[in-house]
Amino acid sequence: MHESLIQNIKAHVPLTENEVELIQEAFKERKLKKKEHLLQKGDNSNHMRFVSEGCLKVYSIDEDGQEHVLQFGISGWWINDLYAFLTQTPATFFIQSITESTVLQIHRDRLNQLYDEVPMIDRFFRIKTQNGYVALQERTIRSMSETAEQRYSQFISRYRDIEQQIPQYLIASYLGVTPEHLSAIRKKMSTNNLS
Amino acid sequence: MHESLIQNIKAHVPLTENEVELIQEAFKERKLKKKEHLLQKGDNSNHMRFVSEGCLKVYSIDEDGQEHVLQFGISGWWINDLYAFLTQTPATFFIQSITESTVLQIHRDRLNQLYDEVPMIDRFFRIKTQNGYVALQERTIRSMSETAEQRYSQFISRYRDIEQQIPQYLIASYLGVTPEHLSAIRKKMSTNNLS
DNA sequence: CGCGACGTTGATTTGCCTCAACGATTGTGG
DNA sequence: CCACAATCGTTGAGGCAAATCAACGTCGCG
Repeated sequence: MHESLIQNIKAHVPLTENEVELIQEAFKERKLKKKEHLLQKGDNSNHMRFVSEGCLKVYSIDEDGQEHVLQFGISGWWINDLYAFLTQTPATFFIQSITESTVLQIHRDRLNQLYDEVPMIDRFFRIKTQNGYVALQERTIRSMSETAEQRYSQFISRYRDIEQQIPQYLIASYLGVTPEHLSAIRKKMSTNNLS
Repeated sequence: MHESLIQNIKAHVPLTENEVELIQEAFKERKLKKKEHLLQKGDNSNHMRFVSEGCLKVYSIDEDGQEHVLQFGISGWWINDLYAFLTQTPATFFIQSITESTVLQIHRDRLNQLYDEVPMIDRFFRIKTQNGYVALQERTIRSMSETAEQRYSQFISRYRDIEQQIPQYLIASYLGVTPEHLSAIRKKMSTNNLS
């Protein structure tokens, strides 16, 4: 039970049998149908969430009604509106499943207890957040220094597994371009490659 | 001694007298002249760094030789090439002082000891990194959904203290526009405001 | 079968860049 | 203490990458 979650944690910090037990009890499973919302803007985000199966997106809607994908989450990833979770303020992001999905989640109060019961959990989330932070820094630098075509190439080579599961217009949104423009990029790349 | 550092940590986690002692001994002071490099691309980054006084920038140089400012650091901020530090790989970023500065730094080995001696330090860096991650997420969303003018307005209202200390072309770089374009934005904003 | 979701194409517009030139200010060596 | 060179900000002309808008093709599904 919750095997992938335990593996995910053990990949970074050691756990005793007893701690594994505690962790497994603390996380609850939630199943989502396709296109079901896990969090809406304005909601309180009271859980840390681990994607066990399927694929979800974290996105926001700007003043003009435009959707912007901040992050995808596939199995083995953690997803949340972290700011809303940490500060207990209403969410600014939406979280929605793209395919049928299973999420394991732990309530904030339970997590705060767990930080004291299992100190390695502090360390685990420090490491996870550091890794996430670093990945986001890289994305930031790329968005400043590379063209959309370069970023798309990089995306498909790094996230081949994600690319299969999700529609192209969501990748466009994640990359910060319009679906039309991504289509043009793909056309250009394919004609270049068969030369 | 290292008063601002201790204050910075105590703002997030409790510390005993003894722990304060340990932390103060673990951090070493380093003074920098204006435009002095603290880290160069290719160096190993072996320290976590806290800005005690002054102002620095973290930046990268792309293939075309263009500089991109990833982050500023003023007193009370932590700065690093976190990826290089965590993975012990050569740095991809440069860290350079903009003004005369004082930095407090702790070596990785000493920090790893400290994580075990003072478990609250794990928690402290978890919280700090979570906050940094959240701030970077917000910047990401803004870069996708707002115009350069909106981002500049937001920057000066949030970082008024930084804006004073650093040249305009570095703010332009941070915002992802050319100095010329930022100049045009400022002109437009000033004519609009005196209407 | 028909409809909605998704991808593509092309015409036009726009936000920002590039390049080149020109003040203004600062600081530095003779 | 002045002269000159850097450094920094501004201005304007021309160009390009990507957005917008509108139309159309295709596929899967109720």
